[in-house]
Amino acid sequence: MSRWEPRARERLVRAAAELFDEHGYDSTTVVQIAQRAGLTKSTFFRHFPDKREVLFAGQDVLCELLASGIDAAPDEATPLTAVAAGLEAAAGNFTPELRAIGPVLRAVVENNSDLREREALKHHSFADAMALALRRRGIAEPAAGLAAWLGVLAFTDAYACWVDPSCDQELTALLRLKLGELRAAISSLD
Amino acid sequence: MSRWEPRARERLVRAAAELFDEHGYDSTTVVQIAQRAGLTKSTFFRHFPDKREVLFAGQDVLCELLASGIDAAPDEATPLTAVAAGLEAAAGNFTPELRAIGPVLRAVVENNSDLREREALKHHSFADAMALALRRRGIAEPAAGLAAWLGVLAFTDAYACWVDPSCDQELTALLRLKLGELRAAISSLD
DNA sequence: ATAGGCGATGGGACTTGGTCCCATCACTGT
DNA sequence: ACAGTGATGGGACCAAGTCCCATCGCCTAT
Repeated sequence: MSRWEPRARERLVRAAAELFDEHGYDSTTVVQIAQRAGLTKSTFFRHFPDKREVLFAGQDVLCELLASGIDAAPDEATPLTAVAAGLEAAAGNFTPELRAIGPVLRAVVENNSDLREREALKHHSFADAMALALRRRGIAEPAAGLAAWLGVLAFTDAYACWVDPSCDQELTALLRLKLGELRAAISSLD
Repeated sequence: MSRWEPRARERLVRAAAELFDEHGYDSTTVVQIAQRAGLTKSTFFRHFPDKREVLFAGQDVLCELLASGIDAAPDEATPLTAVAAGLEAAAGNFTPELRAIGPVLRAVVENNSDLREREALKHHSFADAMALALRRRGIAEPAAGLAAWLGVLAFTDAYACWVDPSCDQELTALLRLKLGELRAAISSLD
């Protein structure tokens, strides 16, 4: 039995990803996920607060990385420069393995409204974390919130490119590129 | 019996708002909501896709208003001017009655993570609708998406002020004000 | 080595959100 | 009076999520 083998959490994530890919998110049961991981429903909910979260596991770390990256930016950094520092810090969390399963994850999330909803909440969390860090630097609203959402837009754009197999650039380069494009687009708004 | 009385949907919304205010969202059951409205669980789910939606009923109309407002903006309008037109069009959907129960709704939503999640999804919907309408005007990405999120930020800011009893300004005025503040903040970003 | 202490797990009862299907009721036009 | 239509009631059913307790394996102190 695999009951007492280590890395239970990781086994649950892998089992969930496999089953979601095979039968879809809706047609997969938490009990099935736990069974494939050699565990039970009880243990699943001890590791994840709900079924959706198994696909977004570890994204709370991103908030901390974003904030610490902004905190660590030099004092003379402009808001957007600080945001760029936060994004760069967060980029370290994205492994090549994550890049490999990226297309599968995207397909699963895009085909389920519950998962898109959770994704939207995560984006808000990113924005909130960055805005808070920016305010710690003395940047007032609404500039802090605006810069933070610019960061989220750059991040989502860059991530979408990064997981696309036809794009082999590094994530940090993509982040800088997308943030630059957004910065350039600002002047065309009005 | 009230079984065949009209406005079943409205009765369900009122019953839900009352019960959420009295006992909280989590401690209120769909069966209880239906009972207070003189209906049953079956009928509740015939009017709303899920329990959360009873608090966001009619927000899909906002997407259409935002889009049609942007579509109706003059050809020479800049992206932000078009967004302003969309926001102004959407403002017509906010009645004084909605303003009165605003603080209650805010408290209920802020105290429940499921509801904040749904709210985040609604904001994404607003942004998507506005970005799509802006692209119809020939505005390319990422400018369209950026302008759309500026609109969402202005909208949420303005709405928060509007429902605050200590602020008696009109929503359209607040929208113009917040959008102006955001526009001014842009130059301070970098 | 033995006895406990501790954290992780299994397992089952339970509540609730949500789906499905069918019978029933009221209204409408013929 | 009659049939058709749309909204409702009601019950069976499934899966998500909560709660509680027994159990298991490991670790440590004596």
